[in-house]
Amino acid sequence: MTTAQRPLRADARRNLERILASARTLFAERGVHAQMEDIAARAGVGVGTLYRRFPTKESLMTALVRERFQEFTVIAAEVESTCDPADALATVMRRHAEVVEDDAAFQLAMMDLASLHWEGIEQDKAALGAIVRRIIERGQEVGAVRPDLRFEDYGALMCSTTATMHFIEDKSGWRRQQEVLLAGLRPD
Amino acid sequence: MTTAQRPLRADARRNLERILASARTLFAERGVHAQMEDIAARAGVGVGTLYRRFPTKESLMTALVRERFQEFTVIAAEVESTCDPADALATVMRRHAEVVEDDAAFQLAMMDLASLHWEGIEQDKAALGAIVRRIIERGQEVGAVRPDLRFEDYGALMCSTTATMHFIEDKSGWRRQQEVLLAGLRPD
DNA sequence: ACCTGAACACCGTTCAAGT
DNA sequence: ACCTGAACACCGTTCAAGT
Repeated sequence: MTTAQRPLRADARRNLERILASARTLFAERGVHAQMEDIAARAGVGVGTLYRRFPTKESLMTALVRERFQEFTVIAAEVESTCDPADALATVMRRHAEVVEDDAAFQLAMMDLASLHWEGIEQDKAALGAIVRRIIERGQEVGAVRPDLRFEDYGALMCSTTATMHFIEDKSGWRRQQEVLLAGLRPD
Repeated sequence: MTTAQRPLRADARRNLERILASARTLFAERGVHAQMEDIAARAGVGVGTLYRRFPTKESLMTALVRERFQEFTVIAAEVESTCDPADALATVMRRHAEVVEDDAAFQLAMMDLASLHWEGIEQDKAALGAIVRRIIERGQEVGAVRPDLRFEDYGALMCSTTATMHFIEDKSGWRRQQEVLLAGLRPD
C-alpha cells in the first residue's frame, strides 16, 4: 500500500514525504477532524495526489502507525542488546510509551482504526513481535516477569496505556497506569 | 441537557426512551458510523425530534454514557456493602468491566468523546467517585491495596481496560489486561 | 409543546483534463 | 507516471410549516 514497490519519481517521492509530515502535524493538531483537503494543501499538493497514495483517510492513518511501528522495532532491538534482562521488559514498555506520548496522530490512529485495515502492518508487527517475545522469555527465565504472561498480550497492554494517554487529561495519569501494569507484571 | 427538567409530555417521553434504545442498538451494531437519520427512523421519529433532545450526535453519545455511569454507581454501592474490603476494589473493577463488555455503544462513546463535553456527567461522576474512594481507602487500611493508589486513578485504570476491550479482538485480551492491573494494585 | 422532513453545509472521494 | 481541482455523494444539522 504505502510500500515503495518501485522507486518513485523524485517529485512524487518528495510529495509523499510532505504528505506524511503534513498529516502527522494536522492530526496531532486537530484530531480526527483534520481534513484531507487541508492535509493536501499543507503538503502543497492537490487532493487528488493525496488520494493517489492513500485511497482513504484510514489508509493514511495506517501509514502513520506503520512508521512508528518501525521505530518501535528499533527501540526494542536496542533495549534487548543493552539492558539487563531483569528490567528489559519494563524498559521497552516505558520507552515505547514515551515515543507515543508526543505523537497524538499515532494515538488517534490506534484508537480509530478498525483492526481490519492493518494488513500492511503485519510484517512490521512480526518483526517487533519476535524481539518482544525474546525479551519476555528472558525476563521469565530470570524470574523478573510473571510466568503466565504471553507475548501476545504485549499489544493489549500497550494499547491500554496509549488509550489512557489519549483520554485522561492529566499527563501523569498514563504514567501511573503504566506503573500499575508494570507492578502487575512481576511474579507473585 | 438530557436531564428531565420539567416532566415531559407522555408522547415526548416515550419518544425519548425509544431514541435512547435505538441509539444504543445502532451504535453497538455499526459503531460511530451509525447515522442520525437511521437512529431517528428506528425510533419511529423524525430527525428533528432527535435533534430537539440531543443538539448533537456527541450529546447523544454522552447521554448513553451517563446511563451506564448511573448503573456503575449502583454496582459500586452494592459491592461496598456486600464485599470483604480486602477484595472489594478488584470486584468493582471486574463487575464494571463486565457491564461494559456487551455495550459497544459505551465503549465507543468513551473512545470518541472529547473530555470537554462531559459537563452533564459531573454529578454522576461525583456520586460514583465518593463510593470508589471509600472502597479504595478501606482496601488500603486492610493492606490489600497499594498505599500510593489515588482514587483519581480509577478512571484511568477503567479507561485502559475499556479501550483494550474495544480494540483487541481476542475476548480474553482485556481480561488478561485487567488481571495484570489487579495484580499491580496489590501492595509490595 | 412537540413533531416532521426537505434543504443546507461540510467534507471524504472520484474523475476528466492536463503535464 | 503523476498532478490538479471541480464535481459528486454522504451525512450531520437546521428550520419553516404543521399539530
